[in-house]
Amino acid sequence: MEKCNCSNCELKAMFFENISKDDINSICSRKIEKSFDKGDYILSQGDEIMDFLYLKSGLVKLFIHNENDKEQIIAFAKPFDFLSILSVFSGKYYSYSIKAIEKSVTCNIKMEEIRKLAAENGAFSFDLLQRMSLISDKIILESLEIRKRNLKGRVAYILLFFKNHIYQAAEFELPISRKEIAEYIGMTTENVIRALTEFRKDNIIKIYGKVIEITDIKRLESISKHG
Amino acid sequence: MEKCNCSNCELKAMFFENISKDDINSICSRKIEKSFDKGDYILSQGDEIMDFLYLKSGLVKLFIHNENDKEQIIAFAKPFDFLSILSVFSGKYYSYSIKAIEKSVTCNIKMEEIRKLAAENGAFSFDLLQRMSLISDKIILESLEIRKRNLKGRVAYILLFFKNHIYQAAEFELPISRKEIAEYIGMTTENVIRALTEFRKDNIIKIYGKVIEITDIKRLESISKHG
DNA sequence: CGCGGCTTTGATGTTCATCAAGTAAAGTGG
DNA sequence: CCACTTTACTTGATGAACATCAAAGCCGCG
Repeated sequence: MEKCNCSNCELKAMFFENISKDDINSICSRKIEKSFDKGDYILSQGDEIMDFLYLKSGLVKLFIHNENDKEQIIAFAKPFDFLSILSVFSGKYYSYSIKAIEKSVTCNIKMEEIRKLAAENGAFSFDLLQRMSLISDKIILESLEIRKRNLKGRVAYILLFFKNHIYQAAEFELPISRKEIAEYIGMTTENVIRALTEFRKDNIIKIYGKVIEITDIKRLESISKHG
Repeated sequence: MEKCNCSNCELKAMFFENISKDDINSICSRKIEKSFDKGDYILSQGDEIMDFLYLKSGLVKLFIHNENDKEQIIAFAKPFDFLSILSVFSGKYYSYSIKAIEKSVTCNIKMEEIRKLAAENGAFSFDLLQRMSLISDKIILESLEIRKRNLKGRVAYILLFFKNHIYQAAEFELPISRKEIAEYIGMTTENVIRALTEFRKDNIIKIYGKVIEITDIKRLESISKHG
């Protein structure tokens, strides 16, 4: 836990436009950075909402715990995504958990500061509203996208998701386990593996442990679209 | 299409707290009400976002169209729920459609007015943020709830949803078709019917056409929880 | 080294979608 | 208001998709 050097902090450049230099400096001087290792909990379902968090670097998963010890992954977040989403401004406790799936750094700002700034500054508040809505929008539409696909379509979809939105490369090291893919797309681990194996046998992807190379993008896209 | 008499409009009482009398009156004097019959489109996916809408009376469904002519229902909205959700403040076109499933009246406010008010009034803007987030929150968590259940659990869940959140009564006329239930819970119409039939045979519900009477709430709740 | 979790494959059974066909209900035009 | 068309509802039969159970190899970690 350490204060960040904000002189080149991206918050300044891209967080919001409608905020004064003074306010930015005030926030920057009081915000705190925290580092997390792969697998660390960043926050737990039920935790009191104290800070507003965004991800400075790394990759994390947002998920909820179920009765029977199973987890449902809501979304993945990448650098500069907000981690405080859903009803963080109206609720008292987090309704979901966050875990780092790669070494990550979060930027923590006292919720009270955001709240105060928002109350004083309509434009800032409206920016916040827009960004928060966009995030929920993405999560909802994405879950509908996944839901309308069958097993192979879902696995194809998530591979393309990592290719296009996280790594921008046809070859990448899958940051999550097969089990986590399953928890995200709502299928079992075994069947995720079976789908991957089939893609491999059909020469659509190559698998080297965690590393996936998509060799036939067109066909993978077709499977994602039409099952 | 008509101006509403706002003297007793609920907008005044419950819309937001942090808004001045002048502003409320200004909005009220310019807002427009529209009436829709059962089955009418209130707006269509792709429509330009011009107004901010909330539901004054009736019941509607929010849904998206898919390639193959199928619909996925995102949520139902009841009186005083916002109909303009997701990225209505940042996007230019609606990403979903809304249809009245009962005779409904919407209240339409120029988006520009909301935007202006929000920019000027941080507290109002923050209220808006809170309410918008709460809605998305509900949609996301509800979809996770549904997703973790099997067919019978899902049907039980939606029956209890109508009982608890829409009608507050164990007997009610289902406002939606079996097909729409299917589109909401992500199963086929036939299987929704089979689940209902089975509930009827097990003396958990009674069915009189569209009218459902839940006679064994405990058992229905148990099915909703444990499949 | 050994333990626990992740991965993989296979066998089996359940759940669910699809297809088909018929009845009921609701809307439509003469 | 009736014939007509369409849409909703229902049931059954069948097969595909997927979950579950089991077992074994692999890998990382203390």
